Amino acid sequence: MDVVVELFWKKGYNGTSMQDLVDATGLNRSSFYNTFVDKFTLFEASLTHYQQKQNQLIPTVNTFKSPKQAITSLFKGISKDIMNGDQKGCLLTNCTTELVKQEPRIKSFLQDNKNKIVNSFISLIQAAQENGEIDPEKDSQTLALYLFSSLQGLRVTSMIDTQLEGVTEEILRSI
Amino acid sequence: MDVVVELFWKKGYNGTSMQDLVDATGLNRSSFYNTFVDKFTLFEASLTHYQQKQNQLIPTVNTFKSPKQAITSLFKGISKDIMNGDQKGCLLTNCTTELVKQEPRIKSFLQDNKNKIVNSFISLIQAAQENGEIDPEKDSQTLALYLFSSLQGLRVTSMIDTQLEGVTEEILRSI
DNA sequence: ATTTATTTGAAACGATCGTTCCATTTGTCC
DNA sequence: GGACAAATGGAACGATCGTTTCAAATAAAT
Repeated sequence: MDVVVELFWKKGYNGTSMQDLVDATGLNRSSFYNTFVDKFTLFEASLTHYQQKQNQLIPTVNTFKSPKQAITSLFKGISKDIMNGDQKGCLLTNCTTELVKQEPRIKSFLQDNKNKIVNSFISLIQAAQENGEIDPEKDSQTLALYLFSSLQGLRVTSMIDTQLEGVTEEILRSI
Repeated sequence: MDVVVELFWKKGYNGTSMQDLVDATGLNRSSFYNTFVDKFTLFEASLTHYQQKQNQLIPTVNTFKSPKQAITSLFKGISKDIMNGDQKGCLLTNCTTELVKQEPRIKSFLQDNKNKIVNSFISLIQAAQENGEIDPEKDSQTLALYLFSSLQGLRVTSMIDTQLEGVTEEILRSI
């Protein structure tokens, strides 16, 4: 399954052929369809698989003593990954731009994913506001969506520029 | 040419078939290849066409009396377009995620485009720093790349969420 | 008006797309 | 060991992919 995700990640949905998938997995075509139904179903499964792995990285309120530091660590980690040569972007970001306009099911999935992440951020921000790490005057909802949008921006920009530490710091200056 | 751009914009490179292009333009296949060489060449031409139109929207130092307001206006304009239902994202952003890893020529084009935009921002920021609109202590280069990255983020996020006025204001708070 | 270029229509190219079929092999239970 | 279900290999499906070909139609030049 990981190798399938890798493939969609690198080549996109339309750019990945059934032959690619068969070759990469080593499975036979018959077994493949027996297991994964069809290409689109497999792709949705890949998105879910990726989402679960990715969302483990997003800190919850209890992970760190400092909720603000939790957010900071997340962004610094991504920034470091980018600097170290991770230029694949984000599978979900990539397929946002590729399929959102064509596939309502994908759009729903991505909106749901966005809400999940934004809600995580909101919890962290509110916790940070309660213990004085973040200005309580700020609207946590807006700030959370801002962080989400900034994350998308980082992910896309990282594919053509790996020097984003300064940008990351600038983003974190908002909280 | 505009209808071709529209098509690539909506469906991506791999998602757009030659049949789509022939149908949309009304041209015959022969005339098509006579005019545009092949699909990839046409796509590169589309990117250039789009880039030229888009970069006209980016204000230069002389456009506004206030360089800071020039940047503000650009972002507010995009924010308003998004609110009014523009959910196609940016053709260049979309093809960044689709083709950058596969096509070196596209990667070069996009890096060049990034540099152009960042340089425009640098000029505006430096002008704004000289007349006291923006804190002269800030690194104009970093700030410019931050604005570029934020633009990408807005463009991607707009495809699944149209309520981005608050986010835009948050971005502009950095300058 | 006749010759020369250029542009068009439509069919067809080989390759590949995602998917299905079926004969064969493998594994499982009585 | 024999009956039955499951998984596998590989050919083949129709459809579509990007591209080419070529004769007919049109335009330009002499």
